[in-house]
Amino acid sequence: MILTEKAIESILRRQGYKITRQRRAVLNAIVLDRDHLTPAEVYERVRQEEPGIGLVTVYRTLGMLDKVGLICEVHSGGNCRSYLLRRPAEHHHHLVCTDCGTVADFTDCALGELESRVSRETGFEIDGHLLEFAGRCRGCQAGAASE
Amino acid sequence: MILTEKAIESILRRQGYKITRQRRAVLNAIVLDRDHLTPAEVYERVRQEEPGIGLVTVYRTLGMLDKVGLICEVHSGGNCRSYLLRRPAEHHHHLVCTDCGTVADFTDCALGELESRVSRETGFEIDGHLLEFAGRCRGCQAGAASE
DNA sequence: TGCTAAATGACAATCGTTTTCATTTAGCAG
DNA sequence: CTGCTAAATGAAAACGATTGTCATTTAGCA
Repeated sequence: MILTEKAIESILRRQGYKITRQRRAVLNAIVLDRDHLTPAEVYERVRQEEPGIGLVTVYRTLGMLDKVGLICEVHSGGNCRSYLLRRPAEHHHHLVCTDCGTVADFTDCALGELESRVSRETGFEIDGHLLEFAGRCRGCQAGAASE
Repeated sequence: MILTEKAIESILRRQGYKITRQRRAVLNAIVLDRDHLTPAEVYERVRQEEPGIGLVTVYRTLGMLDKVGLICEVHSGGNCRSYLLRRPAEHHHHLVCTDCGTVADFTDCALGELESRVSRETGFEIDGHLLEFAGRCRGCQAGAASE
């Protein structure tokens, strides 16, 4: 289920957040983009629609959207973080291309059994997990083959 | 299989790296510690043994050890990265306590089947994965219960 | 014991992110 | 529609983590 901007705005309103031009622009950038975007990339795109916006506002908005659960962070290794519209309502996972950074999603991770086993073995009370596959997308495989 | 410092040093030597007092100290800190350590934490500990060492050297040494594959990064979310001695020879995964930051390991992740399925569905050529469970360790569960 | 390439340390630069604070504005009441 | 108020914004600076530069030191070999 993909949320429309309208739906997202009503969610925010219900949580007591105000809808500003800047927030609309950030949302718009993330909704339109299929990839994950770093805060700097979001800033770049948003500036075309909303030239006066500050990078600070982008950070604040991303943080807010993450807190509300409408977008989520992707850890692409190293130190940079990116954000992605949270498409499936529940949790999902990522497949990051190590060449071009493309991110694909998948939902069904079938980790329940593993989770309970690990929990039993370690005594941890597990309440979440982060699973990311790394590899090369179709496009980059083709590109590498033709070199 | 836990590597001794001797074994590690010979691995480095074989790869053409020189063994310096500073590198020994960094290695020592990581081998002695069961937890994951941020670069700053490594620096703190190493300074006791090797007061003159620069933070820069710590970064460089950690980067080098990571490249060689003797230690590995843990992404504890947010923006900080930590390093951990790579204990099992092959890959392994982490269980990070969201309260105190304790990290436990587990090796058997049984992701092979999932990996091939996801690869088939997305066309990605998968060559690695990052799996981290988040939760609360036994100690922190007890601490929270007694409050 | 000397030589040389590699490693180090001090410093500055850089990058990403957060804080501060005065100004603006969304959303509501009247 | 107009005014009010708390929330949101933007600019600048602070901040922390990481990386680059370069002169000096040192491990490991001849």
